[in-house]
Amino acid sequence: MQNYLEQLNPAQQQAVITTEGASLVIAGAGSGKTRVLTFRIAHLLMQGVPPHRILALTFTNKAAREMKLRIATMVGNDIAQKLWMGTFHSVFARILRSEADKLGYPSSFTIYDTADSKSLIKSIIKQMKLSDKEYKPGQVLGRISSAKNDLVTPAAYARDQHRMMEDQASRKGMVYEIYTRYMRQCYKFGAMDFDDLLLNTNILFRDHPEILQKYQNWIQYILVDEYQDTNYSQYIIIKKLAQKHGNICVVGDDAQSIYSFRGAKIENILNFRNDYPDYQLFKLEQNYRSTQNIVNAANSIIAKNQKQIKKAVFSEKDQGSRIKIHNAYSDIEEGYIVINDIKDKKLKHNYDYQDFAILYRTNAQSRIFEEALRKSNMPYKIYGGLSFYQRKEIKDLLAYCRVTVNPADQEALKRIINYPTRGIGKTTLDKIEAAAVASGKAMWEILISLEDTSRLFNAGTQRKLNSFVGLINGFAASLKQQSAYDLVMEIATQSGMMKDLYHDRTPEAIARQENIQELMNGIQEFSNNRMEEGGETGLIHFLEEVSLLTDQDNESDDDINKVTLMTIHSSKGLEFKNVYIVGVEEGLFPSSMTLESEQGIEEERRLFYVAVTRAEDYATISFARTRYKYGESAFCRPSRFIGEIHSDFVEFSGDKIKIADKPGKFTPKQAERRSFSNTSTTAKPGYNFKKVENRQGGKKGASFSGSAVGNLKAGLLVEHIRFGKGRIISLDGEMPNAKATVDFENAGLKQLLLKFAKLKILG
DNA sequence: GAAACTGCTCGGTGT
DNA sequence: GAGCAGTTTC
Repeated sequence: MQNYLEQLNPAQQQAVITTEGASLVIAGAGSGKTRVLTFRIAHLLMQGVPPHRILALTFTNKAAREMKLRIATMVGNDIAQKLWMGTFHSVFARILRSEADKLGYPSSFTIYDTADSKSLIKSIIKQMKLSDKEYKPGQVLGRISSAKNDLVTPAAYARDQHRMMEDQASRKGMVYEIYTRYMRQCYKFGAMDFDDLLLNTNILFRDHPEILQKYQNWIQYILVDEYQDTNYSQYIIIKKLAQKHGNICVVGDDAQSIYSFRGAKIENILNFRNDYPDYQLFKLEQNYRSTQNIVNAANSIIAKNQKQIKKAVFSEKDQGSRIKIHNAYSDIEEGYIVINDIKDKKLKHNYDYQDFAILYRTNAQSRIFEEALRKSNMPYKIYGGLSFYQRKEIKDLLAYCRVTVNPADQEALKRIINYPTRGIGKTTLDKIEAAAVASGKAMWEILISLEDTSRLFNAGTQRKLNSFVGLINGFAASLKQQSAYDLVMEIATQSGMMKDLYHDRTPEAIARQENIQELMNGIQEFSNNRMEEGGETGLIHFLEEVSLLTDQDNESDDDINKVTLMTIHSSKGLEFKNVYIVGVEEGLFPSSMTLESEQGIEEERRLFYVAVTRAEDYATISFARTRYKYGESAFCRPSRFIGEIHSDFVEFSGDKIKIADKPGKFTPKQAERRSFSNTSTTAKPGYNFKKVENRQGGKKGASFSGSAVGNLKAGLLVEHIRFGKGRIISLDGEMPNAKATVDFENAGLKQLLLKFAKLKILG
């Protein structure tokens, strides 16, 4: 390991060996960021820094695990295991467990996932007799989450004029009250949500300076990955922890900041210099991943953004070929175009399935590709969507585990108190909940004190409740004695879940049984791993790990050599030889929700940049001209981002746009109406413009295609149209809101457009 | 108490 | 189209 520095370029070397003080490493896409981080940690270790005095924070468990593995190969497993390395959430969850008493929490506190949080908020909204039409749990949770990420407590929220006004403007003036109750309830239930893990760490450090000092002294070196994606809460934690020793190294790329929706502040990286005036800056600009063409194309995209740290990313790999743009008639056709292209490339260049990734803006887009892949018998894996741990049977069994560890966990309790059915119906539950609300206790406390409080229930119900309490208490008694595996097995059988699942043999039931089996295997694996690391193997620890896991952490062996389908967000940090960026249409990508602010569009553009830079050899972009949305087909226009790539680096696919001689037409009124009704039609699968025409009472047999003409006919608008190179035509008057840009070289088409849409030539 | 049905709404990314 | 909530039916 003597010559490890020789494996680095000069910029990387400097970033590795400059260990003291504050360092900002701006790492362009594919510039060997992980390499620098791992080497830097290894370098520290080889200089004699004890591993337990290094804290390295990442955004995904996978990143942490892989880094640890690579460090282990350099310095040995024993040392690598002792590093403090993990996600923000997992590292601080661990600290919170050991300091829980300072905050009045049990150290066995439950971590609520989004579904738990929403469900709790929903019941609070109900309690407050607010309309769940106006107060949508997801939206309320979003407001609360944003407050927490900005370290705004409920009391501060009520004083925060800006937030209060925003709430009132959206007619949600009671959010602060819901927030207050939500916090109180979580506390009562011994539960923290994801944001609480960071917020409570901040509260801990703020209210207990001696504890902050303890960790400050302890942690000599801090490294933070993906710094551009830290939120305010994380930023403050890092800042405080680094105060004592001042050895902080943050690594990131402002061009890849794509998580503002969960509170990330790109300013954290842009303003690093203000916090640490003596900082040293390292720029990693050589891209080792992609062809020159891809890097140049990506640079031309990101150049459009105002907010950024200047850098010149370059590649010394092959020139490579241009980014190909496919123009699909429909979303379904887009699926086939992509899958056929995969087949071609695989044959022609001898790629494996795992060399291909299909990246999309929204999870909902996966279905079409999934179907096309299945029909072609190609192996694939999908990330995101409904994860393993969100399946009903898994959530049920885990809910039993949660109640066993922490009976105050009310969301879990409500889930299983009558599953499998044991005659504790809605009426009974409502009574218990009312009693709990009235007395300010958790439902579990009502349950265990039933006998000596009141005669709320008849003897039969009382007996059922007692037997449920007995069941849980029985599990809890085994908590200390049994391994996680044995205990969960006992829970699954004693609770009656196994019986319920195994009594029928329908394919769905069998799938559920297999899922339970997989969970059991997971517990076994967890125990084995923890044993090797010398860590804790109890049920509490398994639950903690599970609640912070993501899809990507759950990769199994049979997932190798498959085509990957995922959102662009989850592709960050990954690379593939062939990348397909699909659904690149206005309103979808960039998402229509971001169009109002320049900030929003810049972030979408960074997302597009992330997508393109995932590709090593070939990047391919596609868009569809019609797409199903809410069960109806809607017209779409190619995204502005396609036009933003410098034309030297792209190539449009061969299919020429054709039109028929005799187009039908809409009256201006119809066109207007259609453009305002979001251009949806009721046409069924296999529709084309002709069908749409027919439904609209247009001339029979009038058919045409080509996005600009089609869009014009449909009332969907085209602001300007480029003929060949440079000449641009803009619409005059009646279609002022149009935005698409389409390239045409067809003279006949030009004539038609001029006539049909009263176009005006601009340049 | 479970299955079948109806109507309603739905904006997206994820630790 | 899909998922959810509330309702009806067996």
